[in-house]
Amino acid sequence: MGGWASAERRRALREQLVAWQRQHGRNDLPWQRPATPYRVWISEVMLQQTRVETVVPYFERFMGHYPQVADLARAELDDVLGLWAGLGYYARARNLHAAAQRIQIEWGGELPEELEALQALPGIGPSTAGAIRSLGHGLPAPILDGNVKRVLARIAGIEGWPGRSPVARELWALSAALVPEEDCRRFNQGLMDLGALVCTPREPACLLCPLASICTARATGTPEAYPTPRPARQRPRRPVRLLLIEHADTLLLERRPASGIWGGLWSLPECPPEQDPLTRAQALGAHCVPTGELPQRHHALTHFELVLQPMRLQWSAAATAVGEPGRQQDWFRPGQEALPGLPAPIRRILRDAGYPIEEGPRGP
DNA sequence: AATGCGGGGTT
DNA sequence: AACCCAGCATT
Repeated sequence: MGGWASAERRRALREQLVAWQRQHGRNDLPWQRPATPYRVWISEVMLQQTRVETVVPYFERFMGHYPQVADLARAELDDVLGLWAGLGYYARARNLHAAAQRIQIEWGGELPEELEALQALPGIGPSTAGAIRSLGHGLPAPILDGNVKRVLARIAGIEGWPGRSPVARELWALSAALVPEEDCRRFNQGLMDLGALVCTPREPACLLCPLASICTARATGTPEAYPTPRPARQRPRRPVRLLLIEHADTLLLERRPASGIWGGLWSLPECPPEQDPLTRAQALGAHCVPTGELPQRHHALTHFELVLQPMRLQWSAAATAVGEPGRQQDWFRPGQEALPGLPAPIRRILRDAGYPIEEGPRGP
């Protein structure tokens, strides 16, 4: 950390950042009024790898349903997943639900203050634990999300991709060394706000930065070179055939396995590459005839790209083999009843097929 | 220590 | 098309 071990420099940085946050930071986000540990927790989990603007409407709707830990703890998992549908990373919703039940039982409905206790809960890692303790409880704790990684890497000139352990350790050490005993809530909020508003990935606004005079990356003339980007990765394409089976005004949906992509959500039945779609439909309980084409949809994930190939089929007669063991499937009426929580790309395919599916979070 | 996991916005 | 985002769990 070099010169950052100096107490003088740390103190100057804290004071300038806290003053900047008070004047220019974000102080009106939904989870900041009021900033209770519960609300901070829910927002932090929603914000994992997800942008603020995307989260805001989901957070408001979620709080309307589950204003307290106890409400979430006694909710049905399916309802929680339904409110999460469209946000992605659905394991987050399952972890949230399980953690709420543990908080209710083990902590009397109050989130613990200690980092170790917070991290013992499912879905809470080092950064979310630090955020709950500092932003929620107002106690000192370091955080290290994407914004903070960028800000600290630039200030201290830390080289290397933060996904590598030695680099991450150095960033955590710096974040911890900077944490003030007092005003930690505003200080951490300032780190995040600076990354979001000034110290942006490209074209950082160094002229507006309260830390420009002490910033290592700024002195190099190319601050945007920090942090080192992740190594280029190849992203293979994976074709996935989906069956849109219709019968009168009903549509066949299937629940996904709890683990894996779209875990626990409902979706269109998938047809394995080696299987004939009509044979697959028959195994699901429906003799079918093809009834038309639907456009392909590309769905990019971190490490591969799905090429979704929906096939539209019409139920013609009941098959002898009805259903499959270990799988849950059912007919739904898209126009007349609320559909279960569906992944965003599946909702898009249903829109392509002419069903009245809206974008974004659905109404309460 | 490295990899899998959604979805959207920006450039 | 590539990159990034208020990361965590699993191996």
